[in-house]
Amino acid sequence: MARPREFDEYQVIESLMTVFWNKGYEATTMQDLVKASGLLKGSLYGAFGDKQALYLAALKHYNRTRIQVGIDMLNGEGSARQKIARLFDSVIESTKRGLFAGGCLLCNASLEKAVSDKQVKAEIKTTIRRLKVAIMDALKAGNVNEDQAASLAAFVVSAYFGTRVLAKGGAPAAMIGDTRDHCLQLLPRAKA
Amino acid sequence: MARPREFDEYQVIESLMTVFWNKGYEATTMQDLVKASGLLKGSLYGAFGDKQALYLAALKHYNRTRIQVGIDMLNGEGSARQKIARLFDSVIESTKRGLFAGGCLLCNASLEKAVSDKQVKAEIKTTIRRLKVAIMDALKAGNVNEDQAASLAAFVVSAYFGTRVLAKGGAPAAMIGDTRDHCLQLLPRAKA
DNA sequence: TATGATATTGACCGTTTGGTCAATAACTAT
DNA sequence: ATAGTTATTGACCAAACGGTCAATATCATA
Repeated sequence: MARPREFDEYQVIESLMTVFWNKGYEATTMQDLVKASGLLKGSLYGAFGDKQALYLAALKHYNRTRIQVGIDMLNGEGSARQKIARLFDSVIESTKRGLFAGGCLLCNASLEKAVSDKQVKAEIKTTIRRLKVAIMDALKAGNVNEDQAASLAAFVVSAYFGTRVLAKGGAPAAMIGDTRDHCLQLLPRAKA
Repeated sequence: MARPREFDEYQVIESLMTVFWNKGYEATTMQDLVKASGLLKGSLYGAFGDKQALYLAALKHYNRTRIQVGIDMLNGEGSARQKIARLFDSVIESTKRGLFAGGCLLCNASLEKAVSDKQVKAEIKTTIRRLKVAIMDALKAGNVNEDQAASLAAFVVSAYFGTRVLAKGGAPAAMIGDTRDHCLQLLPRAKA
């Protein structure tokens, strides 16, 4: 009944996300998004909405893919210690490989857009909670009780986000390793 | 031999800093800075340089005042435990009081400008190091040896920065308290 | 009081910004 | 084949952007 879209939505939103991830919301221009996506301005507006909507879509995509990788890791095999260790190791990895300077779009959004955009803020809060719950569940699978798991998870998320800031701030990579090691000290050594 | 400045430099740079702190680098316009400082564009350019230079000056001012408050705290009286606890409490405080949504200009700069501006990156790295050293010294004043103090300090800085991200991302305030409590668990209970 | 030097002022500039829209194209269902 | 619907296109726009500059004002010194 109508003309079909000529672009692959996943591929387009992936390219939009990459630009916002690299440059942030404000520094990104519609020109940047046009060039990266291969679509023209009119199509972007028609398909997604204005710049804010594009950003929100990009952030949601980031959470559903990149953050999800971490959550899947936490839901996967191994003890909570091992899985959380891997979480920090992935930061060290991406920093060494220079991937977006070790940046995290979720953290970037927290500092740049959480205040000015309510929908972005809601998405951030939801995702932080999802991440925290995944860590909680991993801990509870061991011998950690509900309350302990909750407060430990909050602590781990803080330390984790902190390493993303340090990484992008150019702090020595050893600081991330140190952070990981001390975090693990607080986690039960037993199975789980 | 020349016409003297009519403005108080400290006061002007304080107002510039406030704008960048609130809105970030990119979202801040020269208009914003003109309005906040009371100076005209020409004067700002004459006295400080372009927008990047204004931002760098604002960041340095932030570090020499706001961050310095934390460092003074760490160099002051009390055990390392007490002083580090106060550091986290100050985050909780400013979050409750809605002060810039609990934001930290140093963290903001790390995520927004560290990659694109070498001078900003250098200032950030120096300041992170100063903060880390202050924590190290506080620990070493106790019975903590050099190596332990170094890695513990890295860990504390990570957790601290993490709480700044969580605070601005709208996470529940309890997560900051949880983070503080678990951090303190790793610090020696003895004097220092 | 004249001179040299810097500060202040506000008009001004080219460029870029996010966003719009009428024309056209491509499809489906009748 | 035609009508109805949506996608694509690129020209277009007012506003805002960062930055400049010649004119003027204000000081210290000689």
